Amino acid sequence: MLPVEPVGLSLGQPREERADAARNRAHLIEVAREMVAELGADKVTMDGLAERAGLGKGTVFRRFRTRAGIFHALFDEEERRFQQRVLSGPPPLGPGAPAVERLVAFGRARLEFLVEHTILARAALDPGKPVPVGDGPSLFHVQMLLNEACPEAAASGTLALQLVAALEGPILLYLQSADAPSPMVDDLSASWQVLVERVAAS
Amino acid sequence: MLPVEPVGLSLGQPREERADAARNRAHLIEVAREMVAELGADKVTMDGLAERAGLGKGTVFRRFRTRAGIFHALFDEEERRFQQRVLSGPPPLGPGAPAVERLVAFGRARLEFLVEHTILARAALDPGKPVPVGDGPSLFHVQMLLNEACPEAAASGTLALQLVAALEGPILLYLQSADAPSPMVDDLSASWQVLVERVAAS
DNA sequence: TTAGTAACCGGACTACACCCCGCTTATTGG
DNA sequence: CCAATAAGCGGGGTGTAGTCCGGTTACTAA
Repeated sequence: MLPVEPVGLSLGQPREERADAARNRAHLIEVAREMVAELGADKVTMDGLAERAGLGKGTVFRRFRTRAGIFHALFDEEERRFQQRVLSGPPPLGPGAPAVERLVAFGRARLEFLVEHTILARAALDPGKPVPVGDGPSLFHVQMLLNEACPEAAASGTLALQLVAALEGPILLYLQSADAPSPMVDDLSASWQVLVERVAAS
Repeated sequence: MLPVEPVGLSLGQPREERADAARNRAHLIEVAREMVAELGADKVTMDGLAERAGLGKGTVFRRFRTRAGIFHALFDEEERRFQQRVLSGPPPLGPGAPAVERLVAFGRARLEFLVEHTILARAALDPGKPVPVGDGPSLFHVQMLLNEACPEAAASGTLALQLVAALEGPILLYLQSADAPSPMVDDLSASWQVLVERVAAS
């Protein structure tokens, strides 16, 4: 006999995460963060994490799918915090300033954010997969502001993608984590401003 | 007793590659190319390559350092061919056209090139390493043309880096290999043109 | 309260990247 | 042609990502 679809509280599609599973997820993320801080990201292994968390290896894989998934989860937490500043912080990063100014501010903030979390961001890169960062909030946000600043050029969506790549690419794949000192970020920030302002110039 | 430095023909620093080593390299690259074409890049393993080439595993690692190194070597051959077109092909891709036109042409050509070789390019990505592609020829070339088109903005070098990222990033990490149909390349090409022409506009 | 079920947990198992070190061979100077 | 030497070679060894499946446990409905 087919299981009767519960009529009461079917939120979303899946069943909703079980209580112990949620507890384990939180615990794993906490332990993972400790291990990254303590040993460095490249010394964090699935086995090690499982053991230190007092759980089985299978559990770790169920939660994060892949090794990169761990760092993706950690990075996501930071990303969410960043999002918050963008969506409801003070202008010009938050709403309330002209689009171009917001884009410039977003660029600088994003660069500083990425430099601060380079280790996590790069460790979250899953070779062979589409994109760990930038797919969600960043791209959406840039696209929105671009629509406002120069609707014609932004129409296809590729321009926004390229601008996000211009912003994140240098940190994510063209530079060593080590050689991203402040002056480099300042330079990147400055040329981002040039880029945005000239693109938006009618 | 210290070995006497041979005075005769010390070219470069190292001894010069031994004949058998060179032969093996060529053979390995050939076999690797076959295997990629036949099985797909993700099915190519170090052991498998060694066995099929009739060589020891250690040899393969000596030649390519890492798994990504194999694909890097394969990609490099294509890259060199591309380089040739840029350096000595007909304008506007080759020399003989104004800088901005060359940049636009370079963008389209580079995009088509990357789409054609996405599999190799992405497989050559070595997680944790600075940059597999774009470090050499592309960056240098864009920097050069940018110096010509707008010296002030190009001075710091970061703008060129960001433009290269804008060009290669979407293919290399923001898009699935599959979802890069012709229209997407056309769109990317078009927004690249917008990007370059507006940045270069005084 | 209780039976049923789906999700969860654990740890043994596989496959593969990469290391290591003793053996082999190309090269060169006599 | 021969000895000496440094580079190249091979394949067994290790650690880790990811899979599988039998046993367990939290939820649901009656």
